[in-house]
Amino acid sequence: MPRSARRAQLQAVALDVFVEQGYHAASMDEIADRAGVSKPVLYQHFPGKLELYTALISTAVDSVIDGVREALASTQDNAERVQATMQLWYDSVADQEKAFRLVFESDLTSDSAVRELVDRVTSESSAAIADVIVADAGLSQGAARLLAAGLVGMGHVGARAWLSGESDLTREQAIELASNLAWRGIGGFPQTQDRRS
Amino acid sequence: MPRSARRAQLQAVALDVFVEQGYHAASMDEIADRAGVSKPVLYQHFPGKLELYTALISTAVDSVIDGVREALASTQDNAERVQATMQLWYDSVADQEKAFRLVFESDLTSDSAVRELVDRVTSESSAAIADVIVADAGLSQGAARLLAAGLVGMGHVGARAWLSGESDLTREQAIELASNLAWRGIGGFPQTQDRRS
DNA sequence: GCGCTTGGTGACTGGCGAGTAACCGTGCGG
DNA sequence: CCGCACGGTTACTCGCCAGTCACCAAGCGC
Repeated sequence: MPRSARRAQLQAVALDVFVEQGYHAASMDEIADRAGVSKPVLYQHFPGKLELYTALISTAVDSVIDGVREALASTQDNAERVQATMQLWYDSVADQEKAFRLVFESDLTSDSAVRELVDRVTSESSAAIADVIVADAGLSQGAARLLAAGLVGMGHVGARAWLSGESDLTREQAIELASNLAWRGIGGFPQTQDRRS
Repeated sequence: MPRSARRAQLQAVALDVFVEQGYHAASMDEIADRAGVSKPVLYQHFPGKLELYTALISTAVDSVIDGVREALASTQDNAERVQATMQLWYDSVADQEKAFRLVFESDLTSDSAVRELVDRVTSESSAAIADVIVADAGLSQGAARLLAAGLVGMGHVGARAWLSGESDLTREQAIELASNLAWRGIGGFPQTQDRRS
C-alpha cells in the first residue's frame, strides 16, 4: 500500500479508536491492529501517540469552528442565524459526528497544547458569534463575547442532553425549542400565571 | 493521628491533587507524599485510586446539585431565580471552587460509573430547573428538560469563558448580562438597525 | 540473479505507577 | 515486663504500554 494512502487509513482508524475509548484508554497496539498493520508502521507515519492525537484533534477543532462560521454566514437574518447554528450543533450530536465527539469528550486535560486546542472551539466560535452581535446589537466586545459563549454552551450542552436523555422530542422540535430559547429567552415562553420584571 | 482525622486529611489532599492534575496525571505516590504519609496508609483508608476518586467526585456532584436547588428555592420570582442560579455558576467558577473544577474538568471518560456521576450534574440540575419551568410555563416535561439543559450549559460555559478569557467585565456585570441573556434571549438586546420575527 | 529501495514484521526494552508483603515502634492494660 | 493493637514505614512485585531494534520480502532496473 502506497505511503500516503496508509497514512490516511491510519488516521481514520486512530480517529475511530480515540473517539470510542478516549486518549488514555486507547492504545497504539490497538490502532495498529485495527488497521491490520504492525506498530512500527504506525511510528513511521507519526512520531508518537500524542502527536497523532494532536493532529486529529486539531483538524476536528477546525472543522467544528468552520461549521459555525458557515452557519452564521448562511443568512443575514439574525433569528435565522441562531436557528442555523443550533441546527448545526444538534445535527452534529445526533449524527455522532467524529470531530464533535473527539473534541467535546476529550480526556487529556493534562497536556496544555491539547487543552488550548479544545478551548479554541469555544473561544473562536464565540468570537465569530460575537462579531455578529457587536455589528448588530452595538454591545461592547467583552459583553458580546460573554453572550456568545453562553449561546455556544447552550447549544452544546443542550444538544448533548437531548441526545443522551432519550427525549421524546424530535430533532426538529428540539432545534426549534432551543432556537427559541436562544432568541427569546426563558422569559419568552407562555406563562400560566404570575409574571414580573 | 487518629484514624478518622487521617481519612479526612487524605481526602482533602487527594481533592487538591486531582483538581490540579486530573485523574490520570495524579499519582497515589504524590497524594501520599503531600499528606506527609506513605502509600500503604492511603490504601488502608481507600481500596484503590478509582474508589478514592469516585468518592470525591460523588460528593462534589452532590454539592453542585444542591447549590442549584438552593438557588432555585431562594426566591419565588422566576427572573430572580435565573439571576440567583447564574450567580451560583459564576461565583463557583471565579472562586476556583474545588467541587466545580473536579466535576467539570474531569478526565476519566472511560469509566462508566464516573461518567454517570458527572452527567448527573447536568441531568439533575436540569431536572430541578425543568420542574420550575413545567410549573410556571406549562410546557411538557421533555421540552422543559431541553430548555433547562440549555440554561445549564449557558451558565457553565459562559462562566468558564468569562474567567479564562480575562474579560474586562466585572463579575457583577457578567452575571447581569448572562441573566439577561437567559431571561430575555439574544433577541432582547438593543438593535442598531434591522429586526424581524 | 544482483542489489537496492520500499513497505513491512516479531519480539524486545524500559519506565512508570498501582498495589502489596513484611517489618517497626510506641503506648497501654494486665 | 509481657503482649498486642494500632498507626506507621521501606522496599518490593507486576502488568501495561509507548516506543525501538534487527530482520524480512517482493518488485524492478539492469
